[in-house]
Amino acid sequence: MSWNKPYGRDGIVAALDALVADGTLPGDLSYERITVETPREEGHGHVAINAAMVLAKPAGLKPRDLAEAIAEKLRSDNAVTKVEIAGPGFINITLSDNVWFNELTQILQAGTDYGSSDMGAGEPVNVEFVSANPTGPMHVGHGRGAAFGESLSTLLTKAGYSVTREYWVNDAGAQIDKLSQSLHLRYREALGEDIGEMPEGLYPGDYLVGPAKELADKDGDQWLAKDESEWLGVFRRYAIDAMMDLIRADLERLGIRFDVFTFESSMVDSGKVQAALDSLTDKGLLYTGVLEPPKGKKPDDWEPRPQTLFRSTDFGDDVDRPLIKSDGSWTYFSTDIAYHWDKYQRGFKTQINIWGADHGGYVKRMQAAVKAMTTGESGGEGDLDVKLCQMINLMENGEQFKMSKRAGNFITMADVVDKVGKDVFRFFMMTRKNDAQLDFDLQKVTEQSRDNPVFYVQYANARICSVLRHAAETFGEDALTPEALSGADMSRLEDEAEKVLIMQMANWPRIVESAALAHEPHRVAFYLNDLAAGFHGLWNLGKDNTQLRFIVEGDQELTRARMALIRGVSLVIASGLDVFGVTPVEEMR
RNA sequence: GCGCCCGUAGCUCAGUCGGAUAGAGCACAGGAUUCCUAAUCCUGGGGUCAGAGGUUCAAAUCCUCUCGGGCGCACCA
Repeated sequence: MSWNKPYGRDGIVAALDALVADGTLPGDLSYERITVETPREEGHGHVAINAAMVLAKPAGLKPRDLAEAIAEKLRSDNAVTKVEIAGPGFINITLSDNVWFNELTQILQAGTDYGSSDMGAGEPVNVEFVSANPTGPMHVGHGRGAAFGESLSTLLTKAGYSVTREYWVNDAGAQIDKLSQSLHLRYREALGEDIGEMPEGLYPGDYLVGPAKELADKDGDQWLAKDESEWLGVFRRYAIDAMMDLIRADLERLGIRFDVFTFESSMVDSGKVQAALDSLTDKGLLYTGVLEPPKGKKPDDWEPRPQTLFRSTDFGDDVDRPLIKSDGSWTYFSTDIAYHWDKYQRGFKTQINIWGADHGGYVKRMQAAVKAMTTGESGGEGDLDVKLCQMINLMENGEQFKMSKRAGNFITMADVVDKVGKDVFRFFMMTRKNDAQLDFDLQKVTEQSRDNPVFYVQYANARICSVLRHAAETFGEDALTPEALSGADMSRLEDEAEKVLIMQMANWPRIVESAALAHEPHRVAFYLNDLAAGFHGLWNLGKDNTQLRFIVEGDQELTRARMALIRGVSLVIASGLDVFGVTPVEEMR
């Protein structure tokens, strides 16, 4: 059993239950605010518990007295070597070395599954991300959302949730008409016409040239003389297919595949938008009203206008939101309500959306809509978390990279990924919190130095592989597999630095759970950086003290134990990198 | 004017569910290489956690206000 069970929350709860049983504590206490954590300070043992401070008041006891009572229960465990009461009532537990040795054995037995958790209990979670409009190739900002969404999805899977990766395709708006018109111009061009400059408002990128040629080859000039009303539908379908192919290829570059693509048009065509609005009507949440003009920034063409409004203010929004445009068609918000309602009906009570930060103003109304649609439903109230990804500053050698479509130096995500590599891109996107801006320097991210976390972590793994290759000359490769090494005598790992490294590894399952709960995959990147630092530090200890080198001449048992140690580090690194879809390298080039 | 995000060392950033003396990297000063990759490591200085109140055993973290920065603000997606 992993140390995280008996010496995590479960263990302390058992001790508290025992105190309830013998009458020391009342039975109606809430354990909710109790935390069990790894103390920062070395002198505070391996596990710190705040239970005595949290429970003292409701139990009518002094914190330190209660702490002593709890400590007494914990002392009966023979794997616990020391229990101390410290500060205002912390209980600090020190565990025996065997706990850590045993943990290393378990890491080797579990392999890259170490850290996986059943916390999510198979609960379905829908992660909707990228959802870039199908009007061109992905740009760098989309890439951040893609990397974030995919890593979060993998992380949640590791934590035991049943994740569906979903892409919402906006194929129904005015922008798609612009795209279709652009494609028609390219089509005329492909048939020999000089179209000159692409008119303002249309899409000038050359990515429509190829699809236009294909269309010209396939259909000939039959759409040339026809009226727009006749060809628009055909070109729209064709353009969307071509752009989605483009986007799928971009996603493939990042190693990302979606489980579901949902098309906005399908929401409309299937009547689900109307059904969603009907449902809101039934709940009495729609009315006709006139909105106040926005203060401070009044649009030039603003006029008081009666509109169909949704009472989103009843659910935490700032103003009620219009659902029907002046021309009678649905607003984007309407189709989005239908879409989120549809996701809920497909069984996703928990939904996560990854958006660009420029859509931040949209969060409240969407959450309000989910709340309105799902309260009182048999499946329980839906929960929508929206993670906003901040902008990326693309840089080159410390200078801001100026992009303009006109100057022709517009850089797509594909350009960047082709330049720096998928793994670097995927990992680097996780080295900042999603809501912090990210400087992405095309030079620095491929630099081989301490301040490049991608390199630093990979280098640690490469060093481990190097040592294992050397050891294989003595032991043979078969003796160095995780399975074989799990039988090593770990108690030979007597140095404090070695034990600290095991403890770092032993924290991995908790990182997975806490990062998954918080929907913050970046924590994995910082953890890996710390773990790599722990390893590099131990490596260099061997420079000062020959006895601390991993391969010790004349002591095969010790060497074996150390191979187990670094193999464990390598496995945890691999498990962590897996969250980012990054492959560990065995050699630096 | 309103809403959301942010403000932590000179710079770039972490900081777990509110926990004990707030941590890394860069930069700066010094040191380690007959040895498995020095592409690394070790030591040191450096802080009013933007500011002011509040909540409590305990606040960088939660609440209120002020200041400063970014994003958004009827029918666009």
